[in-house]
Amino acid sequence: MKNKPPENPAFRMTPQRAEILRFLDGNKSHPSAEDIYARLKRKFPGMSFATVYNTLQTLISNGQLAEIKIDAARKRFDPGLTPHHHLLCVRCGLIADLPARRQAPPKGAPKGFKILICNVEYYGICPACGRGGNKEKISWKKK
Amino acid sequence: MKNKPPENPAFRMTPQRAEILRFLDGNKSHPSAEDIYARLKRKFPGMSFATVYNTLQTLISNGQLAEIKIDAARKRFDPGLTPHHHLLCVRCGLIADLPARRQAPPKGAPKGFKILICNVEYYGICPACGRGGNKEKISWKKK
DNA sequence: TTTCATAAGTAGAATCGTTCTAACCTAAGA
DNA sequence: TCTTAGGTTAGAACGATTCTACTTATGAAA
Repeated sequence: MKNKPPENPAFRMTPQRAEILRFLDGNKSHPSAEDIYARLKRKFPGMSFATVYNTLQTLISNGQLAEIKIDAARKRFDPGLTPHHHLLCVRCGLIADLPARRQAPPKGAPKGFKILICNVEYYGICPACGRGGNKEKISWKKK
Repeated sequence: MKNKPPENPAFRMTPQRAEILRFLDGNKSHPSAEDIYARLKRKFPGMSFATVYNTLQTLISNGQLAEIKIDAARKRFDPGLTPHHHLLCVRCGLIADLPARRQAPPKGAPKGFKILICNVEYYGICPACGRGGNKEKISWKKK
């Protein structure tokens, strides 16, 4: 994601928003709203959670950010707008990006269904967990 | 899904569980916990929501049911255990099944990552919405 | 059949991520 | 400077899910 303001003229680049954009720029960790809030709080101790959600919502409507639904417990956000797939370790929760391969149009789709996006997720066991390195079953913070 | 008790000897087939299984058997509507609860309530007015969640959790651990994460607002459950993909209308929320096509192993996965499941979701506009038939932007009940 | 251990069910509280609301703040244009 | 509208904030509200304490049902053993 390029770290510059959206074309939308109503979008004001405030310090909080600039910092959110800076944090997301090139970030491959698929942060949750809380991750972003925790990070921003360091720089803006008085910051509100609502600002994070508002900004994320704005960025999504502007097409600058995607929400990924891999984690049922919380929303995660992905600034990587070049098409890519996700690889998820069911033991430790690691989420990695994969280069997208060309996806053939699906067979069996109803006539007239217009496909916009294709999402591919692979679930499996990462090398560390496979070796028994990660004792934790699920390391995603539940708190 | 076959409507019979799992092999797990600790699984007791109670009337509530039998009814949940019957409701899920062959159900392609990807019901949420609330959908299931609402339906079961007709037959068991005294039923608790916790029973629904407990049973669903048990069925998932037994590998009899899959949780699908297409809808960020609530969990949905899919008894169709034969591999298949999902097609989702971003306007009306319709979720349809697609026959799974053979998915080639992903390129770029870390060495030693053991793939277990591959999930493919197509997002788009269904024929009805494309024709402007569905005026509702999102018909998923938001309450 | 009675006893007993334990799985399952219930009501309702608790949790927690997310959204909403109302008040205030601030930048920018008139 | 005044006005306006978008942005921020604190905190309440919301809603899906989980947890807890308790009761009930089941099935095996005595």
